[in-house]
Amino acid sequence: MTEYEAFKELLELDDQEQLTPKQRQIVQAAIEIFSEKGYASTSTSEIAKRAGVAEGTIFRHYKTKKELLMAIVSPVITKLAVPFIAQSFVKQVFRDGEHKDFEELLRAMIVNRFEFAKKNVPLLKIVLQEVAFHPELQDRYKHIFREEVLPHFERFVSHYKEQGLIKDYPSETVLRLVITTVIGFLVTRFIVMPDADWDDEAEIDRTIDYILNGLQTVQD
Amino acid sequence: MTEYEAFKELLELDDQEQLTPKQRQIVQAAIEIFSEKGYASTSTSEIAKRAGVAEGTIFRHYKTKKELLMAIVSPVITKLAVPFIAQSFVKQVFRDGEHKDFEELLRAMIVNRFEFAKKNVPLLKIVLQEVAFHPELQDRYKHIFREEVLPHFERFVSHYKEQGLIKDYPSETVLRLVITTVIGFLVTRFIVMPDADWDDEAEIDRTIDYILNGLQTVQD
DNA sequence: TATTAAAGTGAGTAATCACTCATTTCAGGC
DNA sequence: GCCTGAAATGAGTGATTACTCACTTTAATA
Repeated sequence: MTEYEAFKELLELDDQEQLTPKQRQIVQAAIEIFSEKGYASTSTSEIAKRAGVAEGTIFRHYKTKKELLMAIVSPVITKLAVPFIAQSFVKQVFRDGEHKDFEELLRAMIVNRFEFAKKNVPLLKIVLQEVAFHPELQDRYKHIFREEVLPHFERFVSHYKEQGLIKDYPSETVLRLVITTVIGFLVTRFIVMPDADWDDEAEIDRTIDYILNGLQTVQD
Repeated sequence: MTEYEAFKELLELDDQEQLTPKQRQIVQAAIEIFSEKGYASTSTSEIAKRAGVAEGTIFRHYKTKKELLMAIVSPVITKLAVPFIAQSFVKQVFRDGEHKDFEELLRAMIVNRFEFAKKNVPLLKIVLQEVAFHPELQDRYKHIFREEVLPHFERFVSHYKEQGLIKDYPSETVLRLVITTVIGFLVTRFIVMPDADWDDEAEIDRTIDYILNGLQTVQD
């Protein structure tokens, strides 16, 4: 699967809203080069060259270089929070009035995000770099986080707290610990040390165990 | 404390190896702007302007813009791993042939790195951004990690494993879990959400607890 | 006070940048 | 084969880039 195919899948593009072939090549090349050397030090001429396209063609489809970046990066932001937003996911946990246990929820989330990361390494690299410098992106993240992720997560956490499955920490703290552990794992796995020989199944299991034990109420 | 003063402290500059006043202003301005908008999209003319210095002065002290970056970033890399390398720290743990317990070691490390991060936010932002694009920096990290950090950590881990204090995971996994949790905390605290109202003491305590429980062998 | 080397200057340079636009190519309907 | 609008082109534009260099200022010492 090429970068563009992953990107297309991300966009959920059907055959009606397809990009031009040349546009496809532009997005493909831009993703590659942005993730290799960063947005700021990538020139539009280089993108055009790698895409096999005239430089003018880029600006026929995207008014500015930044608009091209945003076209690439925007859909990723939405999809990052999806497992928390998606009705199917929430229902899966609260189905039939019964709750799955914490471990099952955690495993579903980690496996889901693992596959997502695996398919979108270059896109995630770009997002990770560029969020730091574009306040619009930061605002979108904060909005999605506050409006979509936090409220759902609160529900989970307070429920599992009542069940005595997790410690009585503030929900923000629980969320921070879980998310940094998961993101830390994915970043180590796919960005910091992608070439180490990973036993993915075992590492996922250990990461889940670590989080579960870490949050567990201690028996005296 | 200004950025430069933190940087000077980092360099352990004594009065003999001081930079010229203008050079000081250049480094100071560069740290500020690099961390605000990134190395690639910072121009030397802008650095000169903020430093209150002619553009030529920058190139009298640093052959290239990249050399200026490296002069700023290099010492940070070394200092990041210091708690693992420093003889005093190692001795502190293995003093008198007796080992401190895991919690004490962990707390010492976290508090130490917390204070370091607090003092060096802009520098850490620059490093975090630029490691991704400069293989020399990556190589230096990998070298320090493999030669200095890992061997010492192995000693700690195998000792605490024998004591039954931590799970029988591969040392790399234990290291990954501990480090990503700590880095995740610091990044959240100082970079992602620096303006939230943090109860630092409580969060440090909870983070330590989380790691300890997470790695603890489970009692059946 | 004269000498000297280092520090500092800023106008100048070639290269590269994102972006424009007049022109050409392409593809589908008649 | 002709028409038409969209897609694609690439030479051209002014602005900005990192870096140079001939020159001036500074400060310490002889």
